[in-house]
Amino acid sequence: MPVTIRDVAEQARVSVATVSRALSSPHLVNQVTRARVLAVANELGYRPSPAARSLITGRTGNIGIVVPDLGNPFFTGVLKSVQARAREAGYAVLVGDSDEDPAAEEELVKMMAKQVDGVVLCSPGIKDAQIVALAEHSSLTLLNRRVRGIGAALMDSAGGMRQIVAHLAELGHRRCAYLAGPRNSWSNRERRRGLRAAARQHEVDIVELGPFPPRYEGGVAAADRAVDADVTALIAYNDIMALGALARLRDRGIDVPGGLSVTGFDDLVFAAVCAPPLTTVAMPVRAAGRGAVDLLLGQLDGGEGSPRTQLDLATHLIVRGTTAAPPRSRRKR
Amino acid sequence: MPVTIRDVAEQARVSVATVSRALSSPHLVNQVTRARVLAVANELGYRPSPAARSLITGRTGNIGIVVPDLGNPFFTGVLKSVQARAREAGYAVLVGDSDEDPAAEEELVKMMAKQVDGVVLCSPGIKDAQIVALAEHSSLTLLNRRVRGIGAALMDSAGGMRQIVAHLAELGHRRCAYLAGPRNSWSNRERRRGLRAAARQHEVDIVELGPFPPRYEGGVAAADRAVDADVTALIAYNDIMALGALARLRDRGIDVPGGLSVTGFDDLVFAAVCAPPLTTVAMPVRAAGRGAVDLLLGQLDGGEGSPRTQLDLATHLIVRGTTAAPPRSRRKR
DNA sequence: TGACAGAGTACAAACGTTTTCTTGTGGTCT
DNA sequence: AGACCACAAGAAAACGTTTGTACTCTGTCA
Repeated sequence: MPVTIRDVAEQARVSVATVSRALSSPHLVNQVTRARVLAVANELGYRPSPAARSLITGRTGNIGIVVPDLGNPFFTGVLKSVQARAREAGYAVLVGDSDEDPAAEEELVKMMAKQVDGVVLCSPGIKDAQIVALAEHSSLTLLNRRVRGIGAALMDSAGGMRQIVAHLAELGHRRCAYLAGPRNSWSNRERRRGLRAAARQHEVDIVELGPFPPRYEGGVAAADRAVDADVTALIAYNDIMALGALARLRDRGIDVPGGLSVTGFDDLVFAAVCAPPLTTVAMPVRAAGRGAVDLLLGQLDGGEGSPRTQLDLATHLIVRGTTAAPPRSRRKR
Repeated sequence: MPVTIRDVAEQARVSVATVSRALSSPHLVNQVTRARVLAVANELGYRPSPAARSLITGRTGNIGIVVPDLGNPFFTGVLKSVQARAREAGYAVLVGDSDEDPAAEEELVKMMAKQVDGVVLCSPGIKDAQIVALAEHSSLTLLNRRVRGIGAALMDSAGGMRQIVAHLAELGHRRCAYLAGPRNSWSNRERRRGLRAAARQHEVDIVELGPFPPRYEGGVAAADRAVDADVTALIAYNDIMALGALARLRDRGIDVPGGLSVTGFDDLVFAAVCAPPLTTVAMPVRAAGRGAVDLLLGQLDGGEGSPRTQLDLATHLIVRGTTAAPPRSRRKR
């Protein structure tokens, strides 16, 4: 029932080879026959079978993306721009949600492997060695994660943290809590690294709490731990946790930023509309998504030997309403 | 380089047919040979080529989903549950973002057609007739949209609106603005329908504004129009617009809910954390996503003649902090 | 003892493309 | 006039599976 290349060939009174060429190598076929073939193909509503095509070419015309949580707008932001760029380039997108399970991340990549030409991996949890192993068999580009020899689009998380600490220090904070994300997440390690370095420099004490699941509920739980920790500011791993913490603090009647300051990370749309609006670090999500796809595509037709570039993107602090000077009672100590 | 079924066959000293059957029709092959084949396949890391398989079976093991905006947590919520259910069933997921362009929605379905066994369509914009036409060639399941003869998972938007109006009427509101979504969106029409019916019943006047793009900026613009409309409550098409409106009202110094009440629709996570927390209607997104996939899968192996069921899911109002009685000055008139 | 059944396996066709190799045209040089 | 070339187009092989058909056993029944 579905129309094949053979049908087009018969109707246009040419061989299948000619049809194939008319569609994908225009210069190899006479203009007038080509026009005829195109007309017939169009009339019949012919669409080549990607399966048959990829069987012989070895290319699928798809790319994959695996993320830890489709419920997190940060990752769907990435997904959106990846999808957009991919479609521009004529690629379709397969998506996998690992639910923050490293084993699932790996399995998803393997499942996709034969169906895609390459995958954009936003998987903080999986181990470096495993990534290298996966890269042997599929072409990978990492997002927000640096692994030697593998292409990546990176956002300067450590730099963002430096800006946060500098801002808090300037306001007069001397003792802050870090509400940590998953322990083995690259982003978390990176943010922590920036945090520690900056804390040392600005002579700020950091109390590290967690790890917490990097979700709303994680932030709620973290807030409770933080109020017992005798700090004047909460530095959350990401915006979602910060929102959870904010809600919990409000429920407990603790004023933000009067009693406690709170910072997030990612600058989701919703960071601007919560109350008070969240001080956070903006991430170049769009650029990163596009960049990751460009890197991947470049790697694909550049052949094996192409340089696996790493793309570094800047972040910047956005000061809104959740940070202020610590309360007087705390300032002198 | 990649390992094929032939490699496994040689190594296991059987024919390719036996390998194929050992993997997909266990009962057709001797237990001991099967064990041997499996061992070899495993050792060699053999993964069947989906392209070759689908070429002959006509099935891809993929399903597609197309949504109007991956930036909207409502749709990514659907996506998340669709992805989860699909993976349980051994299917991979192709995703398309149409950016609210009906033409793109249609094109995406066509592009996917040959790569998927069916698609879940969350496309409010496209016309009924086009949907019917698409359904001729691909199996479709609709989400949040009713078209005769086509399977669908539906959430009772009209019912949600009735609950909103009843709530507002009880508080004493007599004149409300509806901040409309895209004019030809099914959800918008459905919400409007419920709204009108309930308004008539409760003797509430509705001023309809818009249409606006169903995004944050749309809500911002809508708020400005609404304050000029001499109403006491804003009924937004969805949460995102409500959040935009809320932010704008705050910027203009208008108190919510003291001066104006605002309602949303969808109950995104963020509706609970904005300030004041948003009164809205909860949608059974998870159930709808799973249901849509189940319907689709059922339709696939039920053959052509299977009944195209429609799944109806209830919604319910969640009263939070953005609704209250209208100001005294307005109440008497 | 011979026909027959059933289990287990192998052979080969088919799926819809792309691509290499070949053939058949004219046309342009020497 | 013969050799060569560019251009168009066709024939057929190949990609990696699944599956219908055919074959070979081994054992059972009359």
